[in-house]
Amino acid sequence: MSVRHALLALLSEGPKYGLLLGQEFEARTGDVWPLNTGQVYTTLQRLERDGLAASDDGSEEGPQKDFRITAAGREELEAWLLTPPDTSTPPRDELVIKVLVALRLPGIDVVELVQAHRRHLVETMRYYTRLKEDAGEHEIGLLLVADAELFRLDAVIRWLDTADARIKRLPPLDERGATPAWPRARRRAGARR
Amino acid sequence: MSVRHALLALLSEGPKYGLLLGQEFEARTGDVWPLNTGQVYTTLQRLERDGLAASDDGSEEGPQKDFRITAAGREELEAWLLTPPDTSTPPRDELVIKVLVALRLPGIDVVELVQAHRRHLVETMRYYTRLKEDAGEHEIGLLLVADAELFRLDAVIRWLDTADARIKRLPPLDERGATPAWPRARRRAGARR
DNA sequence: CGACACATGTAACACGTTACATGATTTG
DNA sequence: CAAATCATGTAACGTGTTACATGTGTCG
Repeated sequence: MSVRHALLALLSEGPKYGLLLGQEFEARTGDVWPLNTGQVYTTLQRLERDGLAASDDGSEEGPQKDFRITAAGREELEAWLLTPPDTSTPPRDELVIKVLVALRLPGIDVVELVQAHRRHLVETMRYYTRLKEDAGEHEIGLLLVADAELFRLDAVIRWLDTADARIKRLPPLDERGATPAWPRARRRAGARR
Repeated sequence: MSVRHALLALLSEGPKYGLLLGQEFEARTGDVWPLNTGQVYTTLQRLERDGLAASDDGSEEGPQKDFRITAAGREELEAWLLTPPDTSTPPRDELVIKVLVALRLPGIDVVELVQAHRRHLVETMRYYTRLKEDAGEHEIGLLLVADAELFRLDAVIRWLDTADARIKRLPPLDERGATPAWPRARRRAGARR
């Protein structure tokens, strides 16, 4: 739902057409988050369908088809801004899944796997650090996005380190049970708030 | 692609059927990452279509339809384990987008918005801390997943704090230009490796 | 005119979610 | 037998990606 509302926000500054919206979206993140053009148009269609935006049906004034935000769109935008992102079911993290999987797979050196991934993360952090250094102080969007990515990567590295420590404290795989007995007591307590 | 490979990994321990796969997936994450059953079946169909898994066409032995991993499936699984998650285009972070959007929207108190989101994150961290306390030392999957979520949330909070600092150093919105001149120099340098 | 960039779209696909429909097996 | 549970699926939808098709305007 991020793109949808981001486009709505851009429209709240005034009428704009598809390509321009896509370019502005990317410009504000310093091109760190590319956005393919096709999605802009389908998203605009949905915004119009849902009554959050309206179009000029651009026949006059060239090929451009301007969209503008509606009153309902402004309401939706404000509500979205204040609603915290859903934390009730956190996103499945691919790297975490890899480590969990590797833990139970015979013939896999989990510690080496963890270190390989760690090296890649450190390398990626270097890239964003350089990106920040090259950025001007005024490119606030790029700075914030690069910050966010750096913090995120740093958190993943920290997790890898604590996972590494936990794993080393673990008994070898064959003592943990190659054919495991699964806990039959399901937790599944429903939403937590 | 996480679910796909996670199911493949579960199958690598021996033939299993759909519902069981879903239950095992959830059990290993301490039910923090629920997985709807429908997706298990569609994913299994795709795995079979792609030659990574094969089914018994379960007519005998009850309604269960066991799937097993193929040789190609094992290769795919191992390659996936060693490949670091794609960092070339980091995921668009909804909260970051909200702050970026709020920065340019007149009539929005960005600092208050940041604090509201921050409070929600702190609250969510408490939940996962409690979850870890209640977990046994042997529930390694739950511990690792909760760790990952705690590190992730902590990183988001740190980002909010530095964003807050950056924002307070910023001139007010009207001096930043309500109708902005967009940097025409596109970065778009292509893949970075 | 012809080439190029600008601009709008559509098609096909992957993955994820919710909700519903349908059998088979157990057990009260 | 009837009801509950186990098990397999399908339908519809939202979002995202890649790739392609099409029109329009400008400029050498």
